[in-house]
This record gives sequence, C-alpha cells and structure tokens, in this order.
Amino acid sequence: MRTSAEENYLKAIFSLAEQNGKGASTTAIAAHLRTKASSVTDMVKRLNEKGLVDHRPYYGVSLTDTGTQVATLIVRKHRLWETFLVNHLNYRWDEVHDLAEQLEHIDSVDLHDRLDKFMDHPKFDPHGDPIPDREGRMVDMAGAQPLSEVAKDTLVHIVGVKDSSPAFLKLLDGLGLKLGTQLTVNRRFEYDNSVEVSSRFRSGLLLNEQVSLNLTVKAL
Amino acid sequence: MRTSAEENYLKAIFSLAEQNGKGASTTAIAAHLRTKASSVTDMVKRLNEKGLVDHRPYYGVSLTDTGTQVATLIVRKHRLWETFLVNHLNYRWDEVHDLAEQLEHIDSVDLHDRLDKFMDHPKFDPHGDPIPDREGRMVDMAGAQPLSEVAKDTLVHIVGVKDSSPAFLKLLDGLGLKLGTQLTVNRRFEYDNSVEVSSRFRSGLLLNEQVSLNLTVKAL
DNA sequence: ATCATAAATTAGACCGGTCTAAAAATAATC
DNA sequence: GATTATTTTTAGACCGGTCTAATTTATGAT
Repeated sequence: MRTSAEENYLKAIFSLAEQNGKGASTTAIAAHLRTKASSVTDMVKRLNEKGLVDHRPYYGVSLTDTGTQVATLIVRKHRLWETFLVNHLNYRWDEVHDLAEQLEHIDSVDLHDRLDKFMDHPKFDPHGDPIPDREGRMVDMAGAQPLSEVAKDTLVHIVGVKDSSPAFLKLLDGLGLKLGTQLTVNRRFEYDNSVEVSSRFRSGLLLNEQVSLNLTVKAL
Repeated sequence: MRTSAEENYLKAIFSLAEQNGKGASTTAIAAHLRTKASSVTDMVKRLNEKGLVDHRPYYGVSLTDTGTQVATLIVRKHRLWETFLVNHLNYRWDEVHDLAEQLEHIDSVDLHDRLDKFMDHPKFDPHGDPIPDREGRMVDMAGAQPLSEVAKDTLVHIVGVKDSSPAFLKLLDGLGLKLGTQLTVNRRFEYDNSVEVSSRFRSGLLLNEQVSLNLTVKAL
C-alpha cells in the first residue's frame, strides 16, 4: 500500500529532478512540499527502504527506476484529471491544479486508462505538459524552449507554461496569451532581460523576465 | 478539516439509521466498517465533540442535523461518481462501488455540482438509488417495496437493489434482471418464502427469499 | 587551517486512527 | 435477586506522518 503522502514526495522528487537534473536536496523537497526538512529526512528513509529512492546523505535524493515509474504514473493521473476538468467540466486552466492534486491519488490503473480513452488519448494537458501513457511514455518536448531564450524576429507559438500557478495563468489570460498563441520577439532589453513581443492581436507587448522564463514556446 | 475515516463513519451511521430507523449500535458500526468496537467508541467520541453525532452510551449513535447533512452530501458524491463511471466510462454496475468509495472523499462541492450538471442532473444512480441534490434533497421512493412483499399477479418493475454487492449484481445479470425489467409474481411458496416470477423474456423464474428481499420494485 | 554558517540528521513529542486486552455496564437466564 | 453472557468502554500500545529543538556534518570565508 502506498499513501498519499508518499506519492506526494515521489512527485516532488520527480519534478525537482526534472528541473535541476541532479538529485533533490532535503531542503528543496521540504520547500516544495511546504514541510520541514526533518520530515523529509524521515520520509526519504522510508521511501528508500521501499526501494523507491536512492539517498546519499548530504548529497541528495533521486528516484530509482521503480520510483520513477510510480511517479510518472501519478503525473499521468494528475494531467488526465486536469484535462478532464478543463475539457469536460468547463474549468479554467488556472482552477484545476488543487483538484487534480486530490484526484491523482485515486488508486486504479483501469479507471485512468478509461478516462484516457474517454478523452480520446489526449497528448497534452491544459498547461501544455505531455501526458504519459499507461507505460509511462510521453511525447518529448524537443524544440521547446523558454521564451526568454528566443532570438529576435523568430516566429514561435506558446506550447506550455513552466509555472502553473493560478496567479501566473491569470496574468496570461489578462494579456490574451494562451496555448497556441503565435508570437514574435521584436526587441530584447539587456537592462532587465525583458522582451517585447507581438501577437496577431497585440503588438508591442512587454514581458518581464519572470514571465518569459515561464512561457514555453516552439519555433514554427 | 474532515478526514476520510470520519466520513466513512458518518456514512455508516447514516445507512444503518436508514435501515433500522433507530440509532446505530457500536457493534453494528464496527461490523459495517470491518473494524473493532473499541475503534468505533473512539471515533464516535470525536464525532460527538465535533457536533456531528449524538451518542448515549449503551443506547446508540445517531447523526445530528449537521451530521445528516454532511453524510447526505457524501452519499451524493458517491452516487454521482457511480453514475459517471457507468454512463460515461462504461463500467458495469457491479464494478463501481469501490472506486466510488475513493472518489466520494474528493473535497469540492463545486466539482460535484459540475459533474452533476455534466450528466444532466441524474435522479438515480446505476443501482436505482436516488441522488441527493446539492441541498441534500432527493426524490422520495414512495411506492417502492421489496419484491418479497408484492402480491400475486401484480405487475411491477425493478427500480433498485438493496444489496449492491458485486456478487448479487452478477447474479441478477445472470438472470437477465436489471433496472426497469417488468415482472409479475406468479406464485409464492410459504415453505421458504421463495417467489416465482415471469418477465417478458423468461417465465417461471424462481427467486429465493434473499433475492426477493433485496430487489426493490414498484407497481406499474 | 580555523571558524562561522548553512544543510541535514537525530531525538523526542504529538495527533489521528487503529488494535488487543482488560474492565465496566447492561441484558438475559435461571 | 444472583449469575452468566453480551455489549460497550477504557487503558495502553503501535504506526504513519508531522513538528520543534538539539546535534552532526559539510561548506565558505578569511
């Protein structure tokens, strides 16, 4: 039996590893889960005993193969539910995260396979993140990069958001930016790393570094 | 914050009260939840402190008004999910109970209102049980009675099952009996309280008392 | 190399929920 | 009414998960 708490740790370690490449530090995990480092140490010990993580004290935590597999299937569930909530229950993309955090712990592979089929095997969730299939495979995001790294005058379109917080998503909504929106970088300002972009509907839109780092785009 | 364990106790007390009319005994609750009487005593004490149940030691446990309200909304969630699983994910009616037991603890009134709307406000779940609306109201089942009480030569149709266990439901499937099936009681045998019924597709079907007690029907 | 600082771990406590074993209260039987 | 059987409650333990406080380990600055 796996508990929700364990699953949340696995997911946190998974997503920290995805970002940093390296093993996740105790403090990083604690920050990510809004918990205390001592709690992390405890839980990591348990997960290690279950063969789900490797842990070299003071060096970091990483998922084992089975740990990665488990984490990927939780991510699958999370993204399937987000997709369902947005596409079928008319939630907005900034409303679904917390609900999906609950739903992702439902223990049934079959249910999620059926949900997947019901939605016709969607490849991406509402934030542009790829949905792993039942074997954990997902489309690779080669060619995707943060808007902050796009060269001047390149035509791109938005394929994802790195930050799925309601605040960020509402900001994008307010600027008329959503998945699929086509953008061109007009100018880049060294002063604060802000960029000026134009879309079909709006030109001369100034985006600060925080925004451009969190917008994932792909050349067209 | 309410926990899943608390919710399961409330639901158990609710359904025991529904059957027996009276307050639920400690042992009955324990049996229903496959737990121990001492655990029930503990939990009942906590629920009482939260104002969800009344408890006269050695006399029984009953839900307060707020307790009833909470329990009803859990039942609502359970039945909405069962309906969704059967009607949209193609589950059979004997497969959905355990999944719904998990899903009913999802904490969001809004999600369930949307699910309700998505399905066009169904009035009954796949077992014929009425689905409470967001205010806890449900259609009353006046006129419904167990098949065991139906007089000879009365035309009735199946509107529900009292026992939703997979075993019983599979038995019904095997006999070609489902919600809506029209039946007439041909004969009643005093020896073992079995009844012989006829449907459009099958005549002279002998049902034992256990079955006829658990089949809810309504005159036509 | 030493010392201060930061990160990680351990020790010990608490809470919710469960259990077993024992005690207390009620009901049933003679 | 006294005794037995049953139900319920209490007492005490354990587990998973969390916390604070104290300790240990590693790192960075001088």
